[in-house]
Amino acid sequence: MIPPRTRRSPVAPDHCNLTRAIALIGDKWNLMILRSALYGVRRFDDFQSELGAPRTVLSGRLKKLVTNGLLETKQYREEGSRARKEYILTEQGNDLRPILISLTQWGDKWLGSGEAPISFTQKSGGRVQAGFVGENGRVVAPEELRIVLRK
Amino acid sequence: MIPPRTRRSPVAPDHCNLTRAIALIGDKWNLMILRSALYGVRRFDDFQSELGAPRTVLSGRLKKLVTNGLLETKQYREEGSRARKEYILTEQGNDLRPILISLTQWGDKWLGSGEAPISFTQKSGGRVQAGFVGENGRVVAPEELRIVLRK
DNA sequence: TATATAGGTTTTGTTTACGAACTCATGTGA
DNA sequence: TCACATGAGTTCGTAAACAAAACCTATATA
Repeated sequence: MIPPRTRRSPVAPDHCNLTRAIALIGDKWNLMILRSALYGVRRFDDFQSELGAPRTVLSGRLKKLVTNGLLETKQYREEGSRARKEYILTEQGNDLRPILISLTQWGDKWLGSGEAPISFTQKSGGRVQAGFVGENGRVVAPEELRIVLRK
Repeated sequence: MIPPRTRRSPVAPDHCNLTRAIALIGDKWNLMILRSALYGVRRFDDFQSELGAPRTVLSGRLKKLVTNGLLETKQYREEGSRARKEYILTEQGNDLRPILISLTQWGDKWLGSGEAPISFTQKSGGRVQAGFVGENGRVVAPEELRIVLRK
């Protein structure tokens, strides 16, 4: 289960899409912004007051997330208010949802104290967990997993 | 699919285990160290030469990962060498594997150029993807997912 | 006209990160 | 025995990132 010792990863960090993903979002504020966004927070001041991030940092992170295609800005107008900007998840950003849910469940398991404040079920009510799924739509146990390197 | 606008997340960041997880590992170097560790890298200099992290930073991050239970140090001795330390994943650390694999697949989909250098299959050879699994061991589509808050 | 609000940017210290060099204990070859 | 190599760090001076507060601008409301 825990891998044998190697001197090097089988894929050099430079050629690894995991590395690219980490470079993009592997940062406390980016992850916290995405967490809020996945719950529906969209506006600068709402992010700011929920996260307590310095406005400079928030401004910079939002810009980066927009230029990298995780968020997009839209104008919107509430009754009797002027037009405002909001930051909405793109499909690419929304596609991170399962990953943050998995990380939530990992936190519940290893870092939580008491019952988890939030959990995930399907319509029928049964508990849902992050996992691996094969082509037949059935769960694949971690020890069934094989790594294939491109030649 | 993309959630409606809210002013606040349903769970305040302070009470959220996702927040705790992000505080622990939501950092470029921590994630890169875990990436290498999941591939079997264990030694200080191997991490250092693979990642190019400043030795001070690497030293600090490894310490933090050990004190938080993601890695543990062990003495080991190669033939004709003196005893050395190595950093090995704990069960808690190894439990992050599915999350980093999911993130790899996300990177392959959205950031990759050309064929992915690494992919995941089961023994039988079929492609394996990260997803949600219900209690019956069957895949749950994202739109089937329900969020349940603890009262 | 004055005030409030949303959505930022500027300014100013304070951490933290970085790269290079240094340390220290052990092991190897000449 | 002496010089050199190696792994695993620590120390140091500089550069970048961060945090807190103040400031700015456009629009709406009193």
